[in-house]
Amino acid sequence: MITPTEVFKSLADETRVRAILLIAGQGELCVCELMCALDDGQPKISRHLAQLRSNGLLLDRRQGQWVYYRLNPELPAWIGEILQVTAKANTDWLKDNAARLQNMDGRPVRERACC
Amino acid sequence: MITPTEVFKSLADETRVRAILLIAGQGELCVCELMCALDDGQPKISRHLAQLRSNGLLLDRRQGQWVYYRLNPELPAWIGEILQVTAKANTDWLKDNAARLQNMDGRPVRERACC
DNA sequence: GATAAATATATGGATATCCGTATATTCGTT
DNA sequence: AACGAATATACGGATATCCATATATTTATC
Repeated sequence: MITPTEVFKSLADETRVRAILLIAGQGELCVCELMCALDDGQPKISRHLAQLRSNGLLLDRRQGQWVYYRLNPELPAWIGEILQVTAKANTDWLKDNAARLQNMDGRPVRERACC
Repeated sequence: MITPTEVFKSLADETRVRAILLIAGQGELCVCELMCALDDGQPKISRHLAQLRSNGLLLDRRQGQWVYYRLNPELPAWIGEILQVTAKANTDWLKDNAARLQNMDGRPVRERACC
């Protein structure tokens, strides 16, 4: 059982909150997309994503050279609600990140599950 | 403007989350009630409450020898929602604290605003 | 199989956080 | 004004957190 303390510790860092809120909004993002959106270096992004994953908040999947991170669907509902509430009330705070993500070029293309 | 990062940092400690969730549930609690509910020492409780206050989440009022802490009513709504959602989904995690608070004897009596 | 791209991890150092103890402050009571 | 209760703060020390740099790993491409 993940406790409130563990959840809030996981979110208590600027890189991690912004990343997880963007991921929650987009469904899935890869490391290089987050590097662009957060305008930050690769090891830093990777390290924080690894922490969110090892804390149980995120899952990853590898597709080719890219690793995509998404919310762990087995999380208790209240955590998803918190992320939603926070994202919705802080669109302005996130708008630069969202804009950089939209404008990113060479954004990797997800494979379809099937034809 | 208080940012998500600041909010989650404020909540990223066991003493502080438990305290603020109890306060949110009860409306107002004094230091000695929280010492009892959290079963912790006075300087520790005081220090964490001071931090929540200086971060803008709590307000205090002095009444005689007691200092009561309550949620800052001017907080953006999303913060209150987060606290509510968290409290509601984690009653079990908080039940020992709530029980100790209920069973506390010599609990200070609030003055009425008027007759 | 050599190389480049995307990602992960290890390492060391700087800084922040947290705690316990001791002390200060404030208020009520005598 | 002296004293006790409730609370606040100061001070060190221990630990945790975060970062940048360097290196390892994995995959696709040639």
